[in-house]
Amino acid sequence: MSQIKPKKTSRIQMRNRRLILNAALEIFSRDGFGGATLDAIAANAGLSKPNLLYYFEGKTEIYVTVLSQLMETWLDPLVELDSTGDPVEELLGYVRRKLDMSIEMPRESKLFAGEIIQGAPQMKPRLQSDLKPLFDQKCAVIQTWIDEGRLAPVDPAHLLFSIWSNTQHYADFEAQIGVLLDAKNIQPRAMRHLEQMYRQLLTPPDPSGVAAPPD
Amino acid sequence: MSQIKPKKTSRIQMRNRRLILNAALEIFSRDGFGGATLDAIAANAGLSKPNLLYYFEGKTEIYVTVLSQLMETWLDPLVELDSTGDPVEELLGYVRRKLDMSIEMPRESKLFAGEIIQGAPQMKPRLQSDLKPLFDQKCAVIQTWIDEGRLAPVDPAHLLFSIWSNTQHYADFEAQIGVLLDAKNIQPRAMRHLEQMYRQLLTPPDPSGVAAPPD
DNA sequence: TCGTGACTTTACCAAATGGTAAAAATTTGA
DNA sequence: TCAAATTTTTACCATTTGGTAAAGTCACGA
Repeated sequence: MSQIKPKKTSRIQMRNRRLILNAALEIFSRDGFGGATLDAIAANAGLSKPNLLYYFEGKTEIYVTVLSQLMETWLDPLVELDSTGDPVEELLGYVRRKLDMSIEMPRESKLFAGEIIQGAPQMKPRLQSDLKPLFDQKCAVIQTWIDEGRLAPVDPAHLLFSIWSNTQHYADFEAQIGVLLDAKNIQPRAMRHLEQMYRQLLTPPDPSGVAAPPD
Repeated sequence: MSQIKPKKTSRIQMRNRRLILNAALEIFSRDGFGGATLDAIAANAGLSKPNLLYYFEGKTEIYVTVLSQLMETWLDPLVELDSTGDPVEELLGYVRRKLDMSIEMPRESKLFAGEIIQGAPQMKPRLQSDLKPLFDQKCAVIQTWIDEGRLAPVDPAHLLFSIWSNTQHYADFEAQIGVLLDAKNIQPRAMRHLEQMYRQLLTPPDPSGVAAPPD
């Protein structure tokens, strides 16, 4: 009965893996998968190339590992969408979390966008297994809210697409935005715009009896 | 007085340049700049690699040429935004043109997105010289409409960002959308959703005297 | 403190890739 | 029709790149 080696990961291993994955995020998001080189990643991590390959099987494994870890974080704001909360506020909260995350983690957003743009050659299985069920579930929640009259009738799927694109745009296209706007206070204005847009879109038509709050 | 040779471009030259640029669009948008190879472009164009390099100085020149030609087409829908038309309908028309273009030209959208994501290393000058003035001008038009009370008060810049991201998303993230939605009639539903969203956002609050149309 | 296993470096390599030189083939204009 | 110009092919090359073998160095538990 040969036991599977537990082989606890050493401190060095932990540190170097993290160094490598962080460097890989930097390089892959900046240069794309094809444009990135192991030498660049190694240099950025402060390790030698053969040392990288002591920890990972190859370029593709590094790339997939970064993307896989990222996926969890990336889906988190949507996971938090609470079916028991107030529909409009829940969705606006989701927009806010998504925008915050995009602006605080532009590299992650760019890496993910790059992978999808090129047809998701590595992540398609995970989109199926991780994103799809979550997406369907949350679409159902939104549809329920609509059916209950607590949310304006919108297409749930396209609403989510719209939230994704609007928020991630501030990370993915920051080079373009930088050319077009000089202001540094982009985030609050972006958030104000998104809140205005989605509040109007999502607030259900006053069903009847409820009086408008006095001015 | 040595005259500069006019040297009209031959028919062969026209044909092969077009073949190359079309192949380059295909390959660059699929694999990114770094991932694309001259061999792949040559094969896709049906030419030999040295033959490519007879028509273009190198990989970068091909890439820049494709992007530059694309830029014109890409800005066209915005150019058509007519300051003398009805504000809401003009902007909805812009959304429609942008969505049509994204869905009909996904390769162009992806190529452009990829370049911007990676910091616009080649196109930053053209963003400054071509996009920026147009952007500023159209923002001013939108602001004028708002000042005249013919458009709801929105942030013009972020409105345009929003239109760009929403429409281009259907091209750039089509791999993801393909996983999440099976329906083939994506475009009409997308357009319906965008029309609903932007019509509500942009329609100005009834200033007062104007009666609602009779039911 | 010492041996063993974990980690790192040095020295490579084969394939891929961007690019070139020059000969060969083809087109064109007089 | 034929020479000049244009276009295409063949045969290369230097560099880069992902990856490996194997010799060293280091850390840690007994």
